[in-house]
Amino acid sequence: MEPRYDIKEVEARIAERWDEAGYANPDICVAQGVTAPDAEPFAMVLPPPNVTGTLHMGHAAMLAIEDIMVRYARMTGKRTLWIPGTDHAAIATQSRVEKDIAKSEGKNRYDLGREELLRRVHEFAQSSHDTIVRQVRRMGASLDWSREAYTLDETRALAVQTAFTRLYDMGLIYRGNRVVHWDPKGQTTISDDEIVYEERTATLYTFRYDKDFPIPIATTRLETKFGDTAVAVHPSDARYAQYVGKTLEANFCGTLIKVTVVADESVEKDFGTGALGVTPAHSMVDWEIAQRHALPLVQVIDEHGRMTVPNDLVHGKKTADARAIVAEDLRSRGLIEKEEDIAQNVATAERTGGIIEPLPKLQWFIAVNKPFGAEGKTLKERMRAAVESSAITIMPERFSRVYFTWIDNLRDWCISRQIWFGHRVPVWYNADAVYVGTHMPDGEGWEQDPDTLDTWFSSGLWPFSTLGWPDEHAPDLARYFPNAVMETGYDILFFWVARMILMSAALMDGAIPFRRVYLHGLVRDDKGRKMSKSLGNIIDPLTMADKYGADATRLSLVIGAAPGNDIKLSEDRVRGYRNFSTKLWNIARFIDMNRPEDLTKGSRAADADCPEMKELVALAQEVTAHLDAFEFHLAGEALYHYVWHRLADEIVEAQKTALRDGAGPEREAAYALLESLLLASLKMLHPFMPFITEEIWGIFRPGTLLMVEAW
RNA sequence: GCGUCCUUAGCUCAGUGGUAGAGCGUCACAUUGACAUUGUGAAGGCCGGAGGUCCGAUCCCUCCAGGACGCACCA
Repeated sequence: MEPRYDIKEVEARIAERWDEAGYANPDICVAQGVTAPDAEPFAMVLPPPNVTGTLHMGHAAMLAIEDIMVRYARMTGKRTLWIPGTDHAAIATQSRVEKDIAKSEGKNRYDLGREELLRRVHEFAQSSHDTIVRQVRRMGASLDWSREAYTLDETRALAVQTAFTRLYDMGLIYRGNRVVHWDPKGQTTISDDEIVYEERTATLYTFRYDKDFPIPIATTRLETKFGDTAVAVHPSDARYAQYVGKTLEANFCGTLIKVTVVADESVEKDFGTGALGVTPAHSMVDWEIAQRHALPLVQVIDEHGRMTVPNDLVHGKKTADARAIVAEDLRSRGLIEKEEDIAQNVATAERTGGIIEPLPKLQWFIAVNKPFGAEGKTLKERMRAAVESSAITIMPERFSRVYFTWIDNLRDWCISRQIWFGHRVPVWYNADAVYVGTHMPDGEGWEQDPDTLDTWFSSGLWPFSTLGWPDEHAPDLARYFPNAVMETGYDILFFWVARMILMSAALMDGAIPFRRVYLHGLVRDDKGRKMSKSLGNIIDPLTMADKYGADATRLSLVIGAAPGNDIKLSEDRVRGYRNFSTKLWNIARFIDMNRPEDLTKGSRAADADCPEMKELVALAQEVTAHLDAFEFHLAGEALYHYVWHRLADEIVEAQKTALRDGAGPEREAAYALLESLLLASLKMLHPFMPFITEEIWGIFRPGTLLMVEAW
């Protein structure tokens, strides 16, 4: 054996051997007799990385944890399938490319046009995809690349169109004119979950519409008050009881408005004046109040955040400017009673940072409160039941509560987007006719809906679209659905995990998409901060892999990281596990170089009754129990401790004399013991550090592959 | 407002109903050894605070303090 472990050379060579053997593909395992044809299946999909950039430590952690599960499953004889793929990540990718183009060419998407922009985005996505795939392979992930999928490829496009059509036919997808979250910067709608709240200081104005209006109201958005159609008060509020039910007219800065006073439980008596000016067109909450009281809707702001109200003071002005103008006008006429600074959470778009403007728009939605199917249950009820009944178990268990809270607050999901990159809404219009289907209908004059679908719509289908759905006879679908495990970061529990459960409930006959959800934490820097370019604290997994090995990088992300807890990572930590690789290499080298010349490899077994072998069996039981319980950090730590501090420090030391100076049989016994302990350790370490264990295994057992040895 | 998590060695974190562990760091000694080092040993912790349950609590319960996060509200 080489005196030094050449990380890069070995990891590259071993990866090639795995590729050639093809054991990541379960069909090959069965064909080669490695896996029994009727073995219990273990299927998992890789959460598809976005084609927006490169692999980061979060991906590396995900790959490490999942590869441990997969390699362990494969070694325990299961028919193991782990499907790779990438996500087109609609808004994220398009806005990324748009930003680049704006910077380098000073053009926006309308300057380029739909076709040219899409060409550029696809080009970017392709190169990004290639990089990411290369990086995923570098980490040693034993994925079945023959089944690779992309959320925007042909098979998945058919799945998306079929899903949309079926949901529409079931009455679960509808087109409706509702107030939606509009991102003026990205010029698109976004869903509730794509909003990030930022705390800012705002001025709360207490004012009257005009001097004769009897009720003062409080607002931070004076400019929207042109669109007020009601004033809401709490039903038990005696101050305003006399006005409830009346419709009052007011002259607001020169515009005549009609407001009905309504009583609504949602109003807080103690906030402001206890009276809320209701602007149905420009506030989600107000729109809901308006629905309850059948109030009219008056839009006064457009998609670009400009005032459309026919009022000379503000018409055509941006909302912020209009606010100042209205404030000044009211102030000059003595209509403002109070101005105070308050802390306010402003809704912004996650991807573009634009401040959300609620607007009434005609959009496509998924109805979560509508009963459907034979049982007459709603999607919300089914999503809740899937976890409540323990058909799906979430680990760590505490995230179940987070999930339920989200379900309880869930509203209809707006799935249409006004961006160009993504799956086109499979709906065609022809005069008054509307056609929903997977292909354009025959006949002249049909125009497809220009909108695209929320990226999570296609991601939601992932557990079955990767298995060949909508082809109901796809062999993979029958064998591997539902998946055994869904492993992902807790930060996309709502975005993704919940949407997969939703899609499965609706489209797969109420089935669950996977039996278990395992959520890992976020990788942060050693001070607990998020890794980001601007902070300059990014630790790149590829750099770490080249410097210390993919094995060491993987260990650093697994050991000492409890499920669901964030991982604080430092280069020192990776270096520490590189030292462990070196240690393991040297244990093997020492044993190898002391093999008795006349002893053929593996020709003599260790005495199974000796204390060292019994200890090893106990360790194997402990490690197996931890792996079965998804306690990878504990299994890894136990192995680390055993190999370094028992095997190397004590057992090898104790056998040194016998190995070097002992008589023939004594030497053989010493060697046999050490080799047995080493090989067993390699086996158990393999899911954690596949490269070095495979390499050493090949030296002691040439011609065989550790990755398919029996556990 | 509702909820969750965290608080354990100098630092970063595991862990357990029976007076605590890892990595990195510190100190002493040894070693050029299978080990771009490693080994042996040491220092260092009233396991955030206060109550409670228990024979026994760092672990379970309640409260408090500090930190992080999620959700809702945000007129």
